[in-house]
Amino acid sequence: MGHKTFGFFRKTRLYGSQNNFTGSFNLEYNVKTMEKSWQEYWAKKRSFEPSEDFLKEKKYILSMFPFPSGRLHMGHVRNYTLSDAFARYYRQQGFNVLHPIGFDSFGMPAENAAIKNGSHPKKWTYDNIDYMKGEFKSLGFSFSKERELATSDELYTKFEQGFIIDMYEKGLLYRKKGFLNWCPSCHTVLANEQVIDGSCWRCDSDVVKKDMNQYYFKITQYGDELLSDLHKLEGGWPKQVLTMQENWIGKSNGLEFKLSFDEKSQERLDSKFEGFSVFTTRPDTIYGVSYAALAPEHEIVSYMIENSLLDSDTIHKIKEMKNASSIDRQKEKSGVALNLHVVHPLTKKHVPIWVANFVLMDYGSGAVMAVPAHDERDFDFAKKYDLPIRGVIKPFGEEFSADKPFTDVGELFDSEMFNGLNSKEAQAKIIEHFEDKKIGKKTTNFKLKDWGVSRQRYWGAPIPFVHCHDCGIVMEKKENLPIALPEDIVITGEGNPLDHHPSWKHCKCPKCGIDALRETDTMDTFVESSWYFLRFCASPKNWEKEAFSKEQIKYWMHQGVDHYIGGIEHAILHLLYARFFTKVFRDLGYLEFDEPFGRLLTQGMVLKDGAKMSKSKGNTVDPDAIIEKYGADTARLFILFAAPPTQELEWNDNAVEGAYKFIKRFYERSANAYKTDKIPFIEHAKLNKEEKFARKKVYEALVRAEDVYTEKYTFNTMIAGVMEAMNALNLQSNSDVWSEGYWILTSIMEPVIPHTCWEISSQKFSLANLVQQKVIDEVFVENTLILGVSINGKARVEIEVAPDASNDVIIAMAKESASRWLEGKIIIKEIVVPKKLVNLVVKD
RNA sequence: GCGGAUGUGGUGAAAUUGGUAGACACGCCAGACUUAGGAUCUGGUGCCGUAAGGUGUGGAGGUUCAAGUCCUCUCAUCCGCACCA
Repeated sequence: MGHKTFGFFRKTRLYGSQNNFTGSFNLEYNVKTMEKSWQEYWAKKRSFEPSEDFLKEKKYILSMFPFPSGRLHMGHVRNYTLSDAFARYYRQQGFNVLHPIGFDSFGMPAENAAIKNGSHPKKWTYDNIDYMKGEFKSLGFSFSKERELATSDELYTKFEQGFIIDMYEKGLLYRKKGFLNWCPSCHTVLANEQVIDGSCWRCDSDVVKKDMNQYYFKITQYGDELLSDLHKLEGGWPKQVLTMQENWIGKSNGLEFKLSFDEKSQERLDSKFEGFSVFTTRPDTIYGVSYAALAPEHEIVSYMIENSLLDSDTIHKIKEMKNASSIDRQKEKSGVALNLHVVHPLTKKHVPIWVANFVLMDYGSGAVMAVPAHDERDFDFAKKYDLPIRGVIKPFGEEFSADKPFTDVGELFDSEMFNGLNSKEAQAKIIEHFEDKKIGKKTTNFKLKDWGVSRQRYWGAPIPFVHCHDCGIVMEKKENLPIALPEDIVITGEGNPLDHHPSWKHCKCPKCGIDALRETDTMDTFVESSWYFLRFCASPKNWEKEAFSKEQIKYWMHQGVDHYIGGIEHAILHLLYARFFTKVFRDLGYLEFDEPFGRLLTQGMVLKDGAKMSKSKGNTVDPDAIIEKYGADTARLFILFAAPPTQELEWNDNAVEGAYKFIKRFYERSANAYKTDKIPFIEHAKLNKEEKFARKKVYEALVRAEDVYTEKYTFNTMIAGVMEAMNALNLQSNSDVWSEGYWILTSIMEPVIPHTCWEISSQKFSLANLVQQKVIDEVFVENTLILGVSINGKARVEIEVAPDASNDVIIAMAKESASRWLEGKIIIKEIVVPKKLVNLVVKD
C-alpha cells in the first residue's frame, strides 16, 4: 500500500477554496482510508512481533491490561498511546521490543451482565474482547498480536492453578476462618484493599463483617521485604506510589507484652483466660497506663457474651459497637467497663478493662494498653468515662500539663527506675527490661494483612482443591489442570453458581479416590493480574507446554519491565500483589529477581468539564467517535500534546481540532520534500540565515525527543519542538533543508502519529528514515550570539556579539546599547553570563 | 490528623535546573483571499498605559548582581491513608 496513495488531505489542499462540502467530506474519507491501509499493512507484515533473538538488546513496554468492559474509554486510549509511543520509539532505536496486550477478563461485571440481560459471562466477555481488539487496531497500537491473551482462557487458568498448588505446598496459601469483609450486594468476600471507606470498591454498598472460611495468601510473610525493596524502585517509580505502598504495609516497631488478670477476674472468666497481650509503639509511656481496652470482637468479650457473664444492657451496647459501620464507629468513641482488672506488669497496680469501639480487632492483638496522658484516643475515652489520667512524660525543660495529651517524645517522670530518661532511651531500656524478665518482647507489627483470595463467584479461576471426608483439603493433581468452569450454568445473583451446579463439584479425591467435593470458591481476579506480565514473556510456540521459561523471563524481565504504564488507582492493590508474586516465584525458583517493574509511569485521569469522564455524569467522549471524525493520529496527538502524561488531561474539542489541523499541515507541507532514500547532505556554511535556523530547529527537536523517552516523559514539549521546527522550515524554501527536515521530523513523530508518518515516509523516503537519527553538531554553531542586557537584573535591551567576543568587548557593547539607563549612574558591578546575558549593577 | 503533590496569561501548558518568564498550542482581535465559508494565509495578543515606562509566576519575608526556580513562614486546591495502639 502507500505508494499508490492519492494523498489524504489532497482535496482540501488543491480544491479547498473551491468547494467546502466535498472538500471536508473527502478529507475525512482519505484519513480513514490511509489509516486503515497502514493498519492492514502492519498486520500483514507482522510488524510488531518481538524477535526470539535474545542477543539483541530488549525493551519490555507494558500497559496495564484492560478489563473487557465493552469499549475502550479515553483513559485506555491515553494509556496505550503512551506505551505505543515508547514501543515505536525503541523499535526505531533498534531494540527488540515486547509490547504485549491482554485482557483481565475474569470478574464480576461479566456476571452482573449475565444477571441483568441473561447473557453468558463467557460470551459477553469474549464478544467484548473481540470488539476491543478492533479498537486497538483502529488506533494503530503496535501490540504483539501473537501474545494476546485473556486471563479467562483455560490455558491461563491451567498454569495459574499450578502456581496456586505450589504456593499451597509452600504454606503461602492457607485456609482459615475469619471475620471477612462481605459485600451484601455482590454476594462476595472482599479483600481489605477492596474496601474503600467502609464500602465495596466496585458497587459502593456498605461492607459488613462476616465470619467464614476463606483462603489467604501469606503476603505478610513478605511484609518486610515488600517494604525494604521499595528503595530499589526509587527513581523509577513515582514517589507518591512508593509512599502509598509504604503506608499500606504500615510497619511499626514496639513492645508486645501480656496483661494478666487479677485473681478475681480470672475466676469470673471461669479460669479460661490468664490475660491478653497488647502491643505498643510507646513503651516509654508504660507507667501512665490507667486502663486497658479490648476490641468488641475480642475473644474474651465473645466468651463473656456467650456465657452470660455480662448484663444484658452491656451486651446490647457491645453488639451495637460491633454492628456499627466502620464510618459510624469512627464518629464517637464509646465503650463499656467489663468489671475485670489486670495487673500492671511493672507497678503491680490493678488496671480496669474496658471494651472500646476504637480498638480494632484486626490490628495487633485487638487489645491495647491505654495511656490517656499521652495518646489522643485514650485521652478522649478517659475524659468521656472519667478514667484517671497519669502523666509520665513531660516536654524537655517544661512541666507536664494534664489539659491535653502530650504525644511527643520527652522526659520520663513518675516512672520508677526510668525517671529522667528521654523517650527514646526509655523505649529501648523498657523493652530490654521486659525481655530480661521474660514478660514481653520487641515486636514488629504490620498494617498489611494476609490477602484473602476466595470469592463466592462463578466467573473466576476455580481454586484447584478438593474437600475429602478422609483426607481433608487435597490439592488437585497438576496433570488434571485446568479445573475449568462448567459452561452450563445458571446465574441468578444469589449465592455461588458453582455450588448450585448439579454435578460440577462432585469428584473423586485425588489422593484416596473416594467421593469428594470440589472447592467451589474462585480466585480474586487480582491473582490473574499478578503474573500476566510474566506470561507475556513466554514464546507463543511454547504456550501449551509451559507458563514461561526461565530463560525467556531472564531476557525480557532483565531489570524488570522497562516501562510499565497505567493508572494511579493501582498504586496499592495490583502493584503490591504483583510484587508479592514476583518474590514468591523467585523463592519457588521460577525467576531470579526481586522486583517486576523497573520504571512505572502513572498517567493522570482524562477529564471533561473539570470532572473525570464517567457515564453517570454524561461527560464522556467516545474514542470511536473521535477516530471516526478525525482519525486515530489526531486522537493520539491531542492526548500526548495537551498535557504531560502524569497530569490530568482536560478534554478540549477545540484543541482536538487543532491537532487535526497540525497533522493536515504536516502532511501537506511534505510536498516540499523530495523523494530520496537517504538523508540529504547539506553544506551548512552555504545556507542563508533562515535555512540555518530551520535546520537548527529540526535538530533541536531531535535532541529534545531523546530524553523524553528516558527521563522526562514530556511528550508535549517534544511535539512543541516539532511544531517549532515546522514553523521554521516554512520560513525558507531550500528543498534540501525541507527534505532533511521531513526525514527527521517524520521519524520523531512516528511514535505519536504513526499512520501519517508512515504515509509520508513511504511516499518520500521508502520508509528508510524510520530509524534512529543522528544529531549533527554543526547546526548548533552560531555566527553571532544574542545576549540580553539587564540593569540591576531588569531586562533592557539585546546585543548581538561574535561567539568569541571577549567580556570586555561584550561589556562595552552592553554599556553603549543600554546607555540611556546608565545616565547619571555609577556602575558598581558588571556580570557576564556566557551565551546568556550581561547584568550591569548600578546606583545613583 | 499523617503522608504525597500542585499553585505561572482568558485556557492547556513551557522555562536547558539560579541567568531576557509565558516556548508550543487553544481561544480572542485585526487584516488578506473570497461564491464572507465554522476553510486557508498574514499579523497581533500577560496586565496597566496613547506612549516612555511600570508591573507580573497563590501570599509575606529572606539569600543573591540575578529567584517561577534556593531558604523561612503562610494560604489555597487536589490525591492517598486514616481511631494502626
